Amino acid sequence: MDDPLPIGELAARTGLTVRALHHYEDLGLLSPTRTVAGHRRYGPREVERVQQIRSLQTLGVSLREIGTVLEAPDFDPAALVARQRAALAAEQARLSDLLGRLDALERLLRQRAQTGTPIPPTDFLQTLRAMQDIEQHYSPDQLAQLADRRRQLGEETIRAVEAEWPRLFEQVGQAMDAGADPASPEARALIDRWDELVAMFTNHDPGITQSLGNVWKQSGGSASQMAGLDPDRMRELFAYAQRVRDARG
Amino acid sequence: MDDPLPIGELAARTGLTVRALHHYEDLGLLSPTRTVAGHRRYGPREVERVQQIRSLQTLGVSLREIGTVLEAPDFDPAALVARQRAALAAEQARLSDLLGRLDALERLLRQRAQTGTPIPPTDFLQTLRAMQDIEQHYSPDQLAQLADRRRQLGEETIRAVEAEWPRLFEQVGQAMDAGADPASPEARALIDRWDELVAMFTNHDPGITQSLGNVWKQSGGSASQMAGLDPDRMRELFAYAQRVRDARG
DNA sequence: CTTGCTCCTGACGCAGCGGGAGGTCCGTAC
DNA sequence: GTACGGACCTCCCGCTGCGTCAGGAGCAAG
Repeated sequence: MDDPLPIGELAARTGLTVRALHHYEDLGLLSPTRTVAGHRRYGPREVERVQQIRSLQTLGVSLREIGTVLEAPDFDPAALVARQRAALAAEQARLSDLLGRLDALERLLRQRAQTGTPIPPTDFLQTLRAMQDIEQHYSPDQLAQLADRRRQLGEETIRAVEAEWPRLFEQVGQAMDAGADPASPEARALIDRWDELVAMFTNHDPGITQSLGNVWKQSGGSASQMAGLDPDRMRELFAYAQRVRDARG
Repeated sequence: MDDPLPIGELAARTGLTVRALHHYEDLGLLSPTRTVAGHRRYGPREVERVQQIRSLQTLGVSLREIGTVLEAPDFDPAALVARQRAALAAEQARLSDLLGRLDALERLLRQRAQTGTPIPPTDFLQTLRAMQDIEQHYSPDQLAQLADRRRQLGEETIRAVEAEWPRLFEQVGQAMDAGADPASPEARALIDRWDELVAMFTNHDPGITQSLGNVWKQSGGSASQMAGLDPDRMRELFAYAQRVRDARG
């Protein structure tokens, strides 16, 4: 029962592959005895080491580090755990960063598809770049805040607002084209709604609202790219909106 | 201004390294023109391609896949995004799995350190293995539920309960040693509290409570390892607790 | 012409194995 | 004795995204 196992047996019992066991040995994690013919035999001690290796792997510890741990029986478990946590947390942060961008992209694609101005594949890369240009205007903190805020608002609200923006731009455009007085109640109502939508997502944070303003100014091209509007038209809309706000005093 | 750039210039402007640009070229993502001496020159087209590569990288897309995307201008953006999401989500799940285990370990280390029965480094690997043995008794679903429940309960409560368990075991042990009648109110109170603590973490889910029972039975050794108690003593405590429950009817 | 900077082309290294090539060994059936 | 199917052996390349030399050539300024 406790006879030393050939490598195939050990592999079958541990769920590892023969190749993996070879690899562990190459790294010095295992050193089974050998038969005269050079075939590996794993005694109970080695079998246990394999289990320990697996255990440490389920914590995401690297094989090299596992090597040092197994060779130093007086290592500090708490320190090991802390190091691992830090490393994995960093990885997770990186991932959620990527996922955040994907979410934003998905929202944009969906919105543009629903509002009848889908992004042609040839423009996709430009749009993507526009998104990153815009992202650069926010600090990581601000981006995190915006993401939080979106979670608070929920899927429903976001979709509703996404659908409302193009309509609002359209209405403001019509008012502007019709020469509506920036001080008129109609114009004011539209821009109030505009600012309300903005405030909803910025959660009334002045820093973020400020950054958003910079985005409009410095990346007008990017913003219009994402909205699917002509950059000049977009600039006009923004200038008009500003006049309305100024008229309000 | 739009003269073709030497590689060092392009690297400086894009924030990439010369080596990275070489690498992209090896993979066929770029093909700058060359001077007579063989030095690379990047025109506006190539510069834009570099930006596109960077953009796609911020979504976590692999360089090979970027290659196929850049060569097929009529690819499906939505499909690309969906694939990326799936891949990253899988990665994230794997990571949070590892982090979950690390959390559990950290809790255990902390608790054992606080209750005056720290885990000696030499026993750490055994304890780790015991944890995984126990983990095997739960389905992934159940583990997720337990993690959720812990989040609901909050740090405070968890620490309090962690501190209570050893005391409770101690009291039950004393009652048992004193030959307290399993039907006595004292014994009943202790075991009621015991079951209450269990229910708090299992959130009264019968499936999980059942699995927990299996853990005690089949992995008594592992459980005692984690609690820092003698396995035989542990088994006695559990048998006594069961007698108390039976006496209650 | 020399100095000093930029550029070139290999080629190894990392992490954790997968997978294959080409050869040896083992147990069993004939 | 031998022939055959597995199991085992030892290299060695491949993947991912570059970092990092090594050794040599081009280029502008003094």
